[in-house]
Amino acid sequence: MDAQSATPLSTFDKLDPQKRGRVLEESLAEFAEHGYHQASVNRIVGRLGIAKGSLFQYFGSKEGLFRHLFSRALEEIKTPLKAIRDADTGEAFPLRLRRVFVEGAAFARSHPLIWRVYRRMVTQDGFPLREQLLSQVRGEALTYFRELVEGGQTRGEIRPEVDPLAAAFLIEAALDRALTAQDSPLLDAGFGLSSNDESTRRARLAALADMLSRGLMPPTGDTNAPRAHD
Amino acid sequence: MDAQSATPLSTFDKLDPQKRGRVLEESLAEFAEHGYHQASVNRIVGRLGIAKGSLFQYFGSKEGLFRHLFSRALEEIKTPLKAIRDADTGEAFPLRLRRVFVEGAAFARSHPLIWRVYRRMVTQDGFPLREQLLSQVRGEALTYFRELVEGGQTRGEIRPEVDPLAAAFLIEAALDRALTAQDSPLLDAGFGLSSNDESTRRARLAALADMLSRGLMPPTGDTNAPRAHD
DNA sequence: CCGGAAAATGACCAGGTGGTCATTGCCGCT
DNA sequence: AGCGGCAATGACCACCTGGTCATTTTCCGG
Repeated sequence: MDAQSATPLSTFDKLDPQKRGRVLEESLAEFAEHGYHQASVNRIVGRLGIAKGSLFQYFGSKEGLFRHLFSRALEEIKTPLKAIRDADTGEAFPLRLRRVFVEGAAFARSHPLIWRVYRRMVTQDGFPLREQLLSQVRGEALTYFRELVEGGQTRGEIRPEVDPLAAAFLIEAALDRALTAQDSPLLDAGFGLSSNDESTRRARLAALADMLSRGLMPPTGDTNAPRAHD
Repeated sequence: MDAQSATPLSTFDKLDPQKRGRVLEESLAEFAEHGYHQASVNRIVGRLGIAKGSLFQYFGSKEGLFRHLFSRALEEIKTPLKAIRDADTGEAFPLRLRRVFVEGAAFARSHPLIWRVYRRMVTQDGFPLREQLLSQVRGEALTYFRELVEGGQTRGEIRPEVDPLAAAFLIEAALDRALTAQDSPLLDAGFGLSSNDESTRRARLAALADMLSRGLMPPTGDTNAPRAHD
């Protein structure tokens, strides 16, 4: 899982924990704000009030710094994400989907820097570890959703003709967009996910989850997909 | 609509049309490949085999070049997009949604450079005209979907309790992700949207559209949203 | 064939980048 | 008190960026 990132870091580890925390925080903030290429080591050391040489002594290179932040963030994220995943396994599918949306959104809100870096890594290139991120973290999310759907199918809560892979793809796309809209009014475009009122946000998230569960059309007995006339 | 971009461009307009086309094409390719900040004027003139000064004489600045490309692309896009929007207005909602997905994907495929720049502008910052892009182009898409849903509701093809704004948001998110996955196997993650086989892609797109229409759950007579037990 | 204007050119500029390293300063050990 | 080693420092480096402009080349009308 944690693969590499195995730089020694002897010097950095001996630092005063408070300073160490500040270094990590400010660096992460820089990457969150500017992406990878556009992030500036000069700016980081400027904010921190330390010499540039020090940062390079700690992490070897800009990429080394980023890799360190990445593995740190991965550790920090694991536990709460597993908690979301494993909670209330017995719940019916539509409620569980709602809960995942709401709690996913809360998670993104509680880790704003990590979330922003994640989004940047997914959508921009040039990030180190991007492939690993996509195949592991995002891949795990997709697998989780797929299994959720498959479980729902064995319990009769999801139509058997639904392709679990396709469903997982759709759910992930919706959740991803929802969380992104959360901290970008421009992307939210008035829908309400970037509102400051928590109950508004919850309502919108629930609405999205419910539309995925129930669909847009009125219920019909027809079990087949809509048929084209060509 | 076309707002500014009103640079004179007298010199550039007098150029041999073939050369003019090459300049626009290669520049657009650079922005598509590297985004705005990471795009390099030096690289562009290198590819083109012209002097740097020339490019600055044509467009004044890097931003001027981009603005010119942007308004060009906007013009190029208008007609085909309107064609997709206005085709077959009488069709039933689920079929129409399918069609929009399939034709939207075909459109993105037929304008790969413009599509990639669009995606970059939406997800990255630092692009000039980003706000305009989001509020106009993407806003228009959202409006279109909202009206589609509202029309479906008056015809009884969509449940009346569905919020058209939320539905538009969800549809746009799904379509956007589908088109993005189309040219990125990593984002596709094995779903099949980046397949080279057109019928496979069509099938996946239709599957997504159908899930939106019919939902994941089996049909029930219940008209209310799923109820939580807390 | 010439003259003048417009267009093409690329050396050059200031400013920023990630990265280096000789020097300095500090801190603990004997 | 003095030493030894490690950590902090910031001037410095090569490279790249967008942008400029004096100079040369091209082209066209008389």
